Order: sequence, then C-alpha cells, then structure tokens
Amino acid sequence: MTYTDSFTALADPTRRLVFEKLARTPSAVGQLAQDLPVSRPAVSQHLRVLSDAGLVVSTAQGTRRIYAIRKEGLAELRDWVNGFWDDVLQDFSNEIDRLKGPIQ
Amino acid sequence: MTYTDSFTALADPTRRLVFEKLARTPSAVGQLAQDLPVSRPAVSQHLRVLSDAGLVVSTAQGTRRIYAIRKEGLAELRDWVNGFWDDVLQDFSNEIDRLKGPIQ
DNA sequence: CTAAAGTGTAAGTCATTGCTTACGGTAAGT
DNA sequence: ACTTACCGTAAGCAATGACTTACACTTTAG
Repeated sequence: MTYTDSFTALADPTRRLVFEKLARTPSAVGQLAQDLPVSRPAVSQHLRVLSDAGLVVSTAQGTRRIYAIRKEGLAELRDWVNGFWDDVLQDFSNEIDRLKGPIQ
Repeated sequence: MTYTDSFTALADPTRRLVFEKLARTPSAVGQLAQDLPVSRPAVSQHLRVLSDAGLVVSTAQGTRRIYAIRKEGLAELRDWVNGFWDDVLQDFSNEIDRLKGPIQ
C-alpha cells in the first residue's frame, strides 16, 4: 500500500526478477515461472506479495492471468527515494552553511 | 555494494527508522538506540547491515562511533529507481504506439 | 459434458533473520 | 593503574519467509 511494502516486496531477489520481467513485458504466471529457477506456485506467491504492495496488477484473459506493472506503485517508491534524496542534499547544504558561518 | 543490497537493507522497518534518523542528524549508536524500541546491540547489527549495503559510514570520535548517511549509496538506489521509472514510461509509450498503429 | 490448461491456496519444511543477553576490547577520566 | 563509557561480536532463540508438493477451482476446447 505504501512505500514501506515496496521495500519488503523488492527485497527478495526472485521478486525483483519477476518485477523486472514484468517491467519489460506483461506476462502470465506460468510464462514467468518458465524462465525462473523456482516453481509456478512460488511465482504465484511472489506475485501476491507484489500485488499487495501495489506494484503489479492482473487482468484475467481466459484461464490465464496477465500480470503487469502498476505505474502508481513504482511512482510512490520513486517519490519517496527522490524526496529523501532532496532532504539529504538540503541537510548537507545546511551543514555546509553551518560550517561556513563561524569562519572569521 | 549495489542497489540490490539497499533494498534488503531498507526492507526492515527498524533499519529504515535508523536510516531516516541518520538522514536528519548523524548520531552515535547508543544515541540512536535510546529513541528506538530495541537494544543497543540490535542497533549495532542494523548499522552493520546498512554499512555493508553502503548506505551509511562511521567515523570514530573518542569511544563513540558517529554514523552518517553515505550519499553515494542513496544515489545508487535513486538512480536505479529513476532509471527503472524511465524504462517503464518508455515501454508504456511504446505500447501506446503499438496500440495506435493498427487502428484503421 | 468431459478433459485439459492455467492458476490460486493449504500444509509442511528448511533456512534466514531480527532480537536478546553475555562477553571482550578500546578510549577517556580520575 | 583503574574505573567508566561506548561499542562490536558471539551464541542462542523465536519468528518470519521462501520454497516444495498436493489439492481445488475456473475457463476454454473437443
């Protein structure tokens, strides 16, 4: 739901692989499992986690379920990281100002 | 070392708290543990993980060790997310072009 | 209607991990 | 020199999590 779940979701290497694959091309579950070193149910469970984190969505198409990246989920993560980055830069420049100040 | 470790490092809630605290103000270990619901050794172990991930650095100051954020580590994570974001946007626009094409 | 394809879920197992207490080691103060 | 402050690490434990196999369900094909 938030960026916090995104980190837990993307922490697992296999899940990152799934996510990166989906970023290139939306795919079905078995299709994903075929290129991965784990079983199909394992992929299903990973997709569940990614879905709960709001990073992917699925659309039924016949008996298959096509999974794709959810842009908004990735955007949340991006915004958090970028916002954090800006804060850090700000603090660093503040620190510099603070160090510059007392110079006689 | 890479962005992959950054995700595993920031996956843990306590570790995110530590990281966010350090983003605001560099601090010593016990100083951090004081405001956290875990023991001081636990904080030490978390800092170890964050350090291995290249997200923080420490400088000895007397008997204390002052930990601070490592900008480059955060930058790696930011670059990965932003690069990923750009790729996704690109793919989406490609998809749109592909859908637009066959329209009669 | 029956068979097959495709998937989600339950149950169980093994490894990982976050936490604690206990200990050892270095730097500063008296 | 001896104590105190501050920290890292080892050992152990309970909880989480990633994986497997087995099963149930829905949709399409014949």
